[in-house]
Amino acid sequence: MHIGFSESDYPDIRTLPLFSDMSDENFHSLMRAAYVQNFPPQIELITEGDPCDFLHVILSGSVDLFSRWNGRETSMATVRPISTFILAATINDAQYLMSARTLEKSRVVLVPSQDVRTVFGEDNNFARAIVSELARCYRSSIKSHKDLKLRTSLERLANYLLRQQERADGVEKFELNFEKRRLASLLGMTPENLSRAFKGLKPYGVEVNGNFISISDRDDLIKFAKPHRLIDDYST
Amino acid sequence: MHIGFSESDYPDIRTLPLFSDMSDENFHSLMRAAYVQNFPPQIELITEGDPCDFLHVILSGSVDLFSRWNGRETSMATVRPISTFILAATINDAQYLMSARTLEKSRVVLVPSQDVRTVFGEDNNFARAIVSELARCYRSSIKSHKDLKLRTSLERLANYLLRQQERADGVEKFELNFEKRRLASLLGMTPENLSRAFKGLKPYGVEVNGNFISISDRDDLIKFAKPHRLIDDYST
DNA sequence: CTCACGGCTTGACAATTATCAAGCGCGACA
DNA sequence: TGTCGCGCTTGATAATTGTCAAGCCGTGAG
Repeated sequence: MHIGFSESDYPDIRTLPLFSDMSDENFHSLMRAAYVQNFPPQIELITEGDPCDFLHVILSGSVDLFSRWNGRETSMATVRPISTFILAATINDAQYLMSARTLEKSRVVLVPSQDVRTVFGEDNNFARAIVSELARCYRSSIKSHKDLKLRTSLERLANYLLRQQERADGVEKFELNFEKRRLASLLGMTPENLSRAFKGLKPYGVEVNGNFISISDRDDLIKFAKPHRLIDDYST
Repeated sequence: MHIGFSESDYPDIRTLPLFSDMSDENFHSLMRAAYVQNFPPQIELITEGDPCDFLHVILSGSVDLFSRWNGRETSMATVRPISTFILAATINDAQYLMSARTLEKSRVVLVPSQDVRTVFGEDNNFARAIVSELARCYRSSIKSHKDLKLRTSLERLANYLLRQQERADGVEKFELNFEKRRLASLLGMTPENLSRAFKGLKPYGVEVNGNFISISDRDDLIKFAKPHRLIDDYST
């Protein structure tokens, strides 16, 4: 599983907004202590409640952030390249609030939290970048919270499909990139309910074929879903 | 409504974690452009979607953060002294994701966002403090999200009551500090449902009398509510 | 090629939650 | 001190969502 660090990863990591503006010296200081691992699918990378030892940066693949309580489990978010996760715990030197597992084969950089905090104190550009990234994560969380509280499950699914279609450059037919049961959990419903929700969107031109979705009339679906930039636009 | 800035507010603000470590010069530079206002209850201080002109710091009273979509409205969080709100929008120079209204008579500091961003770039201690505050806000949002997705409304109410009792120093009888309809919205349910939820907690020793709650057997309620530090402990 | 497995779907039913309408209770106010 | 208004409560009912059980279907192993 462990592949170690390779110089070839440097450019990828260096161009991340989080690391792009910091000094060479500090960057290399961070990277010296960091390492890169390749993980197979379905590996639990971190467990909520554990102390936070590493900042994680995902280079390829995808990671599911999820939580458990009282025997129940729910997906909180999906992390895709290239971004970090568990930044807030690193900064606050606190426990993880969420667990993380790979959804597919994934390449992840692990930077020791202590080093992140040290360099954070010394490199203003790095500090600024961390703040931007944190603010972005926070705002994403708020958006997702609004989605959950203000919308029915059918509306959440409709807006999710519209967002995914956009990620797929707006083509009519695109693929869901993970299991439906995880999608159900992400959207805050049961798999059975998701199955019925897909049927409920049929009148708005949504066709499901295995993991492939096609949206015949995007405008029609939009009229139902009413996407809003303060909920569905994750770029701001 | 406008009272202007008063030197007597300086100590209160200066001792905020956000401002306590920064240089005198930068602090005064921020305060020169800032001003303080007293607001009556039920005033909408900011509206989601507006550009972010001011960082808000609440000195006294309380403020409700809420959101609207498609004719629906929901409470997202309650802000109490002494803390900031809408920090992420200030830092990212972005639009507000939530609206804010006073719940009671409240005293609020308004610091121009541009100044916050400027000083943020110049004062490392201020930058560090902002990061801590942001991380705290982010983690609160995650906790609240977990609360909503992992618990039934009855469980959310039970845990909310336990947290409030703790805020009231653990006394058996304490007062809800805002309207039940707002509490219902905060917990993600209707007022009718909240009313029934209170009855549902009667077997666990919860008595309601107007705005006063008494919990006769805290252990019994805890056994039902199963509070967890990764959801209910807002201090980490 | 066949079988077994796992995930998805479907149906029947139960629990939860929302909606609508009516009534209650309490404080504000004249 | 009566009355008005507002928020809370209650009941009846509907909509939504979850649970359980069974069957379907594609994939991969043998």
